[in-house]
Amino acid sequence: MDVNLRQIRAFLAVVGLGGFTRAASALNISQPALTIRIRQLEDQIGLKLFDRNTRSVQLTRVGQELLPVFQRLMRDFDSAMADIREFSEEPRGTIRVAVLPSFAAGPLPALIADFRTRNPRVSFVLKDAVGKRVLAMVRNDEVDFGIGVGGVDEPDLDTIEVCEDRLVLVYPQGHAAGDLPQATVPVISQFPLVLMDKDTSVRRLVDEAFAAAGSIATPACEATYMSTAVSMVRAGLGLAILPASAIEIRGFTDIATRPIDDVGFVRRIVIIKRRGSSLLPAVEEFTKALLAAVTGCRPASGGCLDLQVENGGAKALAMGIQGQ
Amino acid sequence: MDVNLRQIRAFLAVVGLGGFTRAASALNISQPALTIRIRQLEDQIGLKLFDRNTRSVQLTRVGQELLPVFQRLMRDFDSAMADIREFSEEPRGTIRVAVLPSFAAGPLPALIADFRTRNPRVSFVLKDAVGKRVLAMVRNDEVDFGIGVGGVDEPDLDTIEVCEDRLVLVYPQGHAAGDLPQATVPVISQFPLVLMDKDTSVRRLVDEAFAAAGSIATPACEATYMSTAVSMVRAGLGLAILPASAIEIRGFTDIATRPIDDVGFVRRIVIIKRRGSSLLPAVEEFTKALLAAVTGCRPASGGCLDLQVENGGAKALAMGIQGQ
DNA sequence: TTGCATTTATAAGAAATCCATATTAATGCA
DNA sequence: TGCATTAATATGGATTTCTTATAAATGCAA
Repeated sequence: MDVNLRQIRAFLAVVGLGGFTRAASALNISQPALTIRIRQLEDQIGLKLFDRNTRSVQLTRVGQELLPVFQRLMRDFDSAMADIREFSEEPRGTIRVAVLPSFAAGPLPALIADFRTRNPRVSFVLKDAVGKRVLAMVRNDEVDFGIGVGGVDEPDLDTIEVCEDRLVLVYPQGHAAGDLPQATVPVISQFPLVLMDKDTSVRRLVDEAFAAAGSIATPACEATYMSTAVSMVRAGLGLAILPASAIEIRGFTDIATRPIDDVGFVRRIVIIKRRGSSLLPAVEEFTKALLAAVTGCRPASGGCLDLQVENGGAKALAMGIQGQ
Repeated sequence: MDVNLRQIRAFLAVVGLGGFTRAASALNISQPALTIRIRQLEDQIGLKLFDRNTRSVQLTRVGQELLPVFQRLMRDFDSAMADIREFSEEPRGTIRVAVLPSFAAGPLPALIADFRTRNPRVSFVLKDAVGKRVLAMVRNDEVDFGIGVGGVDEPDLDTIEVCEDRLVLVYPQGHAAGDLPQATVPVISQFPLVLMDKDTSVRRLVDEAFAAAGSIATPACEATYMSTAVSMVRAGLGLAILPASAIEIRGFTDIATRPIDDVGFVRRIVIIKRRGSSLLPAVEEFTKALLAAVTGCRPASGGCLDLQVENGGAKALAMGIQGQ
């Protein structure tokens, strides 16, 4: 038994309009085509649905009994299709993102809040993770995409540049580091340093930048969390090197930051996606919105995340900070 | 958006079997055909459902979200189709019948009981009605068919002979009528008669038979219900002329019956259906069963309803009587 | 009763769709 | 690097579906 939706639609049209000719024109087919469709349906189910002659078309008892069945079937089908259509037209679903803690605590909340006012049926699951964990979660399909540090070159992952995030020197207000004419690796190395844990992308970057400058980063203290590192700086244990975007260094009057005058003290923030993996439309929308929001502070325009220029992206960033 | 059931089935097959080739062979189509079907579906809904290359086929996030929707849709559809199939295979529904009171009180209950043991999902609505009311109810589609008296010749109604029902003379046990060599109209006319109401088919028949014999039926008493007529006979008010099948004349030891030896004192019981009107399969089944049950006492074999011969029909009749 | 108008059914050729075979391209694995 | 497997593509053919034209039936009106 191979009943078509078109056959069912034809049946309902004939019932609704009370005749083959009218129903056929409503369905935009010729009357003979409709006659055949109805006959096919009747043949398939082995039951006569209409008693018809040239003057009248009437449901049989069987037709009467089956009418509500077919009606419900078509209603269900059409509403399911409407749901599916909304899927592509109005983003919805759950977006799962793996994010570096600094980004998760920084600009992301404001971006999400903004996105959700425009797409209320989208929900988010944020997993903050350091360095390689972001990659792993993307690869294992635990998340739809990741926001991590650039420089990955895995064959199964695609990256999209988002922005740059400078590493800055964090020092106590009034510290000698603030008065130096230049903050370079050799100069910095002379102070005790509070560095991040070896597992973090920040530390990897610091190590690489020191190595590039012919030096080795030697920590006086190590911290896993940036807030801990900041506390150490405030306690006078040393100078920290942290992302300029890090929310943890804001809001304190007793510490200051300054850029580091060596190449390499910058990390590229990228969106990381599995190659050849289709995402929810909502995810596409969101990454688009994310990129648009940071337009003003993307590498091409020389900006980076800690810039507070006047544009949507920077505003979103500011909101994120306030929101925290 | 014109999504097919075949497309949905194809989608579910690919999901279930994890590959196009396997799914195609399960669907009894070629792999390229399946590829096209899936692409059609994706094009129709504007969403990619699988991430596929030559080595792996995996649901996209969208596919994962839509899978249960499609599953439910197919399940609903298939179960509806199974219901419809049962409609033709196992009779079900409500059969509405208009029946002469004598038939309704006589053989019908047993027939229905027997039919319902074999077709438990069929229910009955019995409307007992006299003479022309049966015709009217059939014509107005108040009932699926009627059981009435033959001789109707309406262009919009079909009749099927069921059996004959003799009219018999009902007289008190020991009454002189029992000793008559012949019970003919002239003889009967000499006794006071208890006749049925003018509206009944029995009375019409009696009037016609008397007229055919050159006489006029003159009632000493008239009754609307047969049980009343019987009571009148038992009270000695006269002789009644009633259908041999009438349940009201059975079970009494103080009355007796005998056939009337004139032509015309027989009514043909027929099934009456609207011409060109399709019935529930259950109705077709039931009328078939009805005709089969009365085979032994149909006009062709010279029998009639009051015969108690040894066959299914007669047994059903007997059951009907006991059942009352 | 006879034509008329309306409506469904049928016929046949045309259009569209769908499908199967053969082939290509891609990709993991040995 | 070659092999085996699998999905995508191309193409011609088969099937289905449709439209147009026509026939048949039926209620209605003259």
